[in-house]
Amino acid sequence: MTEEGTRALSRRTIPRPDAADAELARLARALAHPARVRVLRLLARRDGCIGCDIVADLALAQSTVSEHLRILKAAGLIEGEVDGPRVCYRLRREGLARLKALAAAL
Amino acid sequence: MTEEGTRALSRRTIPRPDAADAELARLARALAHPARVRVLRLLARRDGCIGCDIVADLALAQSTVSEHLRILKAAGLIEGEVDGPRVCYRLRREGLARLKALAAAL
DNA sequence: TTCGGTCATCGTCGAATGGCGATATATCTT
DNA sequence: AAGATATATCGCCATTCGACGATGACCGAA
Repeated sequence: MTEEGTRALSRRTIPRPDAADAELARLARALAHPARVRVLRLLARRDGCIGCDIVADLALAQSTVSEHLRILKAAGLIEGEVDGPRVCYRLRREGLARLKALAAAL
Repeated sequence: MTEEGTRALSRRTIPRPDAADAELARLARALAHPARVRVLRLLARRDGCIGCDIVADLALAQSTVSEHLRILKAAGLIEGEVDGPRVCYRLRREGLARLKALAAAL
């Protein structure tokens, strides 16, 4: 990837402007679907939620929900802990905080 | 705003949850491209900016930039005032505030 | 009026998104 | 072992996105 890890001072406060733009755009893209926003809200209420319960909440096919969860996970907004045959999804507060910080800095 | 006290959140501050999800998703979608984030930042620095200057800043074709501006305008995040043969684009603080509020409420 | 500059729109293209059912994989239960 | 449950992945399809050049529309200046 990038060589940007060497400067500890520019850790996550102010990278290059282009990098911040790309990061905010990437996080915003993860939010850019009502189903995914709803998942985040759901996980915010009951912290920790099994996948099949999310499928039940959204009125979408299981495969579709799985794809939305994959996108949220790839964006670092949620995480999934395997628990037997199921997966317990939780919010990643850091990722969400990062998103809020970038949005608030606009 | 309302004077209903801190508990009366289910009345007017939150419309329907689905509506808020859709609204946040719609605004996030407008942010979901680095060029559009960059435009917002540009307009935040120098409030009021001619279209051709935005074209010069982004390294994109004029038609592409125009499309990005159209998306931002449709989302209510910017506005354009016609000034002779050019258009002066500005941030819409209300729209931006709405986005920040919805994101912060996550 | 004609010219130059600014911006929006149109048509087109390739790539990505969002949806689904079907299938594969993994785990628990019996 | 067999069945049930939960999740991820695959293939497919329709739609949208992002980019561009070309064209059209508009205004101010020459």
